[in-house]
Amino acid sequence: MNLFSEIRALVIEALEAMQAEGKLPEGLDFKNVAVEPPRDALHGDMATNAAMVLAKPAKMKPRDIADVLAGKLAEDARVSVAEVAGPGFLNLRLAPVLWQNVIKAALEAGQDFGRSAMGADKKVNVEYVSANPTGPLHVGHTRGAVFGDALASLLDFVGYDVTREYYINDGGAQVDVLARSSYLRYLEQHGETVEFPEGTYPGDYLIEVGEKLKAQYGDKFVGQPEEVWLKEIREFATEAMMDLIRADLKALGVEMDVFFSEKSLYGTGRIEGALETLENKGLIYEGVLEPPKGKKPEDWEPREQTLFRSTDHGDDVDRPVKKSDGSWTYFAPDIAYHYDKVTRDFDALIDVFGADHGGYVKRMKAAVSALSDGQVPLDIKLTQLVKLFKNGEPFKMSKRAGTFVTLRDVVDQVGPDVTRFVMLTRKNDAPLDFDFDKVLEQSKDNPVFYVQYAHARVCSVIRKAEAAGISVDDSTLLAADLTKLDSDAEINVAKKVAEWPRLVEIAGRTNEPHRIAFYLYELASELHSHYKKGDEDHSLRFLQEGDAAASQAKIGLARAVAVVISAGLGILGVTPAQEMR
RNA sequence: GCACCCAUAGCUCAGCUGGAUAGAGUGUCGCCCUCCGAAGGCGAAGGUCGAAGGUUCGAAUCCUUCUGGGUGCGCCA
Repeated sequence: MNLFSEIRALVIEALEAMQAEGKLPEGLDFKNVAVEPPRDALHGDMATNAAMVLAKPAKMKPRDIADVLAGKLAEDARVSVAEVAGPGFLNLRLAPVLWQNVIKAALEAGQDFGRSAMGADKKVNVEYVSANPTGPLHVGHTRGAVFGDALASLLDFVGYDVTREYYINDGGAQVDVLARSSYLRYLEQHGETVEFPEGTYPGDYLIEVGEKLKAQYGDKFVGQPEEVWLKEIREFATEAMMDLIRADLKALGVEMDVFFSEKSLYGTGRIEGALETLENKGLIYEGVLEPPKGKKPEDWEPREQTLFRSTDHGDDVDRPVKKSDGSWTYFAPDIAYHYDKVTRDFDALIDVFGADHGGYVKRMKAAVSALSDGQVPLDIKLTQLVKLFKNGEPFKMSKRAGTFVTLRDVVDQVGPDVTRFVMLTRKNDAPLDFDFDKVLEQSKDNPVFYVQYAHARVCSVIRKAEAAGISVDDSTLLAADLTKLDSDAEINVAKKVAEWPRLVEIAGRTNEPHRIAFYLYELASELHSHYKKGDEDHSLRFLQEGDAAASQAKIGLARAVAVVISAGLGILGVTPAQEMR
């Protein structure tokens, strides 16, 4: 139930009635007519731009339209006041019963309040993390993981059939490096002193892999040339790394539906098939690329390569799919992978990349556009850097100094809930400061705490009510006489609750889960503010001594806030706190 | 050189398919605990929304140019 859509429907109805009465020309497009919360609450509860949007096509003055429309709307019982303001805005004040009904709807729907049918019957694929299986996840991956996961939950909440997917880059040279590094650890387990040359991974996390290799293979590979052990150890190590990554993700509360292996594309004709699809569209050719202007690579020489004509689909230059030695570039399996997603009948694709992969956005979009004949939209969300701080001091990451911060370090120190919420307190494409001390601070400038505290406060009130012998289970609250919520203060809280379904749709439409976090902060603020008003005006307190009926109505309001906070935190993957101890 | 992202209060950031007098937090200054959790609340001060043009009834938002920052740019994924 979205009150804003409901009132918008009412406005459209009134406009149509005006047309029927000849007060407005036929054939107007109402799609730009919006009903929104006004910037300033003094203007009313909702405002519509209908008169201004329609003035030009209707060849009428905005105020003339607005005056008639205001009269029509005022006839409806739901509208208590409709007045024209400014150049032609129409401000509406709604009957209190509408806000009371919002509370009722929230209590009735519980966690499902605000769910939308926006994405009904549509399948969307969200690909995120997709880190190389060569080591544990670090902080950068953490942000991508949290963002992608919250986005997936958000899309689920607005009705999409969501698939959470991880693309395992297990087909390139980096897994060979992993295998060689693991082999060194294996030799180490056999008592050899090993050195890690440039281009291998010296990380401690491979020691365990070395141990397991020894347990599995004994001394079978000792002293053997690479061709004997590379393939087996590569598979073994890759699997071990994926186990590690899966465990890391789980610690953060992220669970994927699909792990898609790049390797599975090789030797099966799937890459060839995807490229053939492009070739059939005339988008593959042999050619020579121009060198990038301005920065000239030292070793540049013109080379003929197999190219994808991505410029036909919005890219700046055509992209190579084959290296000069005839083997695939990394882009080729990426094309095949996205082709696979297209053929799995998704209505929309979303890729979450780190900002350092921003250069691949255009070519990936071009590929999907070409492969789906423009039918499947691909949205690519980039997550910016996370800057770490400790006690307000920048915290430099260095592998050599051993201060390399992994996802596990973060989760172990501050917990998954705090990690997730903080990572979502910035827009995905804005850099994020993450201060290990600040995020654990229990104060107002820590949004995690502030929102959790609001939820805990409601829980506390409910506990108090129970202790006082007042029945406050959800069905009792639902049956309470909510018309008792008639003060301005209470209606204001209800108004904020009423924004939730609309906010969810906006966030879902823009693929921006951070909006949920910001809204929850505002809602928490309303709750805290209202709570405080009870100090002065006891009639606003949730718990009304000696009056169970009044208490139940007021606690109903509090409970509605808690339900929305809980649902919102649920989307972000954060557990609501029952108490702050 | 080109492409993408960013530029909003002293600081960190929101800002809805373009809407009214641009909002939070923090910092500064002031106020509020015999009473549902003060881990909180209320108020004051603080802005030519990087600059200049353009589109529009209306621009922080869309377009162009410029300035300043970040990222990336053919046999690395």
